[in-house]
Amino acid sequence: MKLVVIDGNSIVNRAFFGVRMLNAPDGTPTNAIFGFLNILRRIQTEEEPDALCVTFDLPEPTFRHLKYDGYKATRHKMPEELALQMPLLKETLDAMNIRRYELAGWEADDLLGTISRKCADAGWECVVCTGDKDSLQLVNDTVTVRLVTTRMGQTTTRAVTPEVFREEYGFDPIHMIDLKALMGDASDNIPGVRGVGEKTALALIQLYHSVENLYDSLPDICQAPDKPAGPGLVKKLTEGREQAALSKDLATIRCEAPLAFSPEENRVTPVDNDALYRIFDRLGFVRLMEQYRLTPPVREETEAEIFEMECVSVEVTDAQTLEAFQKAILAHPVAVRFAQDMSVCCVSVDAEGDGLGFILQEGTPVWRDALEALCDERVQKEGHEVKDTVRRLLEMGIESAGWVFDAALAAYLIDPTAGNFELGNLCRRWYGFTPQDGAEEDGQFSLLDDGTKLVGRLLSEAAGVSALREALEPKLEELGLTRLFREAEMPLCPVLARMELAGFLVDRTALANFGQVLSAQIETLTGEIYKLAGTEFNINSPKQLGEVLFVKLGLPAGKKNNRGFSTNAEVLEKLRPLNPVVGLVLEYRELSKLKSTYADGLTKVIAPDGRIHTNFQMTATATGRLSSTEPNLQNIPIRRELGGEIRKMFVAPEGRVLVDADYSQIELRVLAHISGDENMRNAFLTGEDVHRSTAAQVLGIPPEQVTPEQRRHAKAVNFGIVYGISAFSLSEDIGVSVQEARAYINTYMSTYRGVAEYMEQVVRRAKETGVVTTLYGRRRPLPELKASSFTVRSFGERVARNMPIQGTAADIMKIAMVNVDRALRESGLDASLLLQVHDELIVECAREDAQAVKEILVRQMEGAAALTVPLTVEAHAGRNWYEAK
DNA sequence: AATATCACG
DNA sequence: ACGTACGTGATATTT
Repeated sequence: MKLVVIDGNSIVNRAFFGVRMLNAPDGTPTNAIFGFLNILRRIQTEEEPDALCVTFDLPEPTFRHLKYDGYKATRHKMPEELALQMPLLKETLDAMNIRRYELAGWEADDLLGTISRKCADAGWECVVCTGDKDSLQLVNDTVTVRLVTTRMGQTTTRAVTPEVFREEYGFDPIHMIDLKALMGDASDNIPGVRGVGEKTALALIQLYHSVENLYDSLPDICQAPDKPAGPGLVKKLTEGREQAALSKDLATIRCEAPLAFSPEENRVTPVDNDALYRIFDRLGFVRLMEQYRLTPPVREETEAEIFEMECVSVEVTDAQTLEAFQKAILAHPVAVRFAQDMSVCCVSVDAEGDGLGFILQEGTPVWRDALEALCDERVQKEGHEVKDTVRRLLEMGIESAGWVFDAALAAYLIDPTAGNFELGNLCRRWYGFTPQDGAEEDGQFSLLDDGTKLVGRLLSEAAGVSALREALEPKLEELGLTRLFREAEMPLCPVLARMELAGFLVDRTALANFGQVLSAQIETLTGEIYKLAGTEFNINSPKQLGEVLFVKLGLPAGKKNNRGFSTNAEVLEKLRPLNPVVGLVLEYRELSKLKSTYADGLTKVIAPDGRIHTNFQMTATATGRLSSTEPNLQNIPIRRELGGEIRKMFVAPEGRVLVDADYSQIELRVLAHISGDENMRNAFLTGEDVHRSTAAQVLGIPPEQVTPEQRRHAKAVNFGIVYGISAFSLSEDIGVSVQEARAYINTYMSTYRGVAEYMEQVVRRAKETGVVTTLYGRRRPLPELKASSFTVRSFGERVARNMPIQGTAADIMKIAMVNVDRALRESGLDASLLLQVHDELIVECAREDAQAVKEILVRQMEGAAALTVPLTVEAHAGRNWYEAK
């Protein structure tokens, strides 16, 4: 029989420092609990114990901190974010039916010792799981210690048996206490013998095993043939004799704590499904729920609702049912769910109390009519990921309007950092039930055919969507997000759906040719690099490249990363003058990036219509920006000459042109507005070049005297301000000393007092409220500001300075897009939006309409927000994206 | 699955 | 003394 006892404090500490910052939906830190559970699972699979328990230290009584009570006095106080997690962890263990042991006046170590002793007495094997080497003294024939280490997020465990210990230390485990008696331990305030360190102590214990034996042999040490140290040692040992005895006593784990314990009562039993589910739900541990195969606690009310829903659902198959359907959906809001392939649609009508469901099936005579009726603007529709539904309807040739609620968007506005907005998760989080997915559950589903299963799920999901509206709309209102939701996010859905459907035409042949040219050049470069390096290797592998550059060629390694040498462009650029191969590698990198990501990558996603249809993600960023995937059209090259070639392959069809409109300096203008800084506002009001004006103001010289370098520095500072500047990074960026950078920032902040004050205020307010917000009320929770780690907290402060700026710009762009789309449609011009790249919109239109489209873009974009500085937009037309920009 | 790198605003 | 800019996504390599 085997019992595993876990050193709770030790493991939770490792987990806390080893796992990155994680938060429950309510902001409670959870990383230590998460890490602890992962280690626990690992131990369980590795050891397969018959019994399991955990020990904890009780919070230390205050006298422990008194100066003259040496023991543990120097131990650090537990960080607040960890302390917050302790009661939750204990609750979790209770729900898992794992016993906890804590005893006033006894260290966890002593409890571990006592438990291991009692196991031995009962004839059980015992495994002590800890990250603390102190416990190694407990190792014997029936007790092993499993040492847990977390390095770079990776947890490794190592079982230490007497053999392993002897192999490593050269003496028996019990003499660990003798070792500590000599060398001491600062973290436990064990003094040890003055002047004896780890090396000496190890050598002595290997020779003499115990402190007692060592002192008995002291007279002989000088004569010993291979004495471990010089003559001074005997003196040190003699003087430290009392300290050694005291230290040995302090280092000894007590195995006789008065603890009621028997291994039997800790036998592993199944977890308490409902209790554990509720805790995991609160902590946001969705994947752990699956791993522990937890099921939602049964809620009778919900079951009843779903049952009722299925009972009163009507299949819309003929004229009569269609009429009933039309009447119902015009009278009440409806929640809409489509099957993946759009062949079935379930509609849940929210008719005050009486749930009513309709099922529309492809193939029935009224299918199209029913859909058309549903998509009418007057029917108030609720959905989940509405943009995708609208796009798929458009693909079927059906225009839909009247979408008033999107559960994913609502949840995103409430907490954009939540990360997961899947319907099932939202239902669980906000409503406490999971829509039936019918696909699992002990064989019961086999009674139903696939179609019934699907319809059941869709109906259940629709009920979930409408429940989510009830839960989320009041929350949006409470947080001041209703306008943003109704006037930006919801109306944006059909706009983005049309943009995705439209797609961007690419010149397939030109792209293929470009790929060929790149291939040839890459091949040539590869050969030259091999020749200069004197060896063939994979240039794409940073590991191999580092080996070649820094070992074989002996170039000075600049920075290091986790694995070894950094070979990024910044490092290589500095090495360029030292060896011609470096320049070739840089060129190789540039070309292979262009080829793999753009030439080849884009070719793969050209649709049969010759166009690229990106996906806009509406719930991906923490600031409110959109993102673009499969492919990402928001990072098409432009900054370097060769990269620009790619943009030339994004074209308009024959007879049509692209119009590109971009906001000039929108983020700095937003900053000028939000901070109200007079100096900065004036720069924009007089229409000067901002970076030049910044340089002039900060340096106190006339704008016309600003040199290009001074302007470049000012530009970097302006960017830095928006990002939450630090002197170090600025100095890196513009290549001056940290002192010079700091001086520049100081002058900047005294020139732009309003900006400085705003930056202080925004961080202060964020610390009070725990969130930052944009001009339009979009929010981002910032639990990082409460972190004890300097790095994490500093990150939070930079985010607090940046998010309102980047987020307000994103809000303005979203409003602009809705207005541009409406204006274009109302104009009757043959023009449509194709792409948004954060501060830039691209429209495709008939060549003769270019001027009119430009005017619409400029007018709507500039008019999207009324700031105290002008918003200016530049628009150009061209046959391809490169020309239009 | 994680890391390094690099493309964009 | 700390460790360094904000927001993204794709690719290739390595674990």
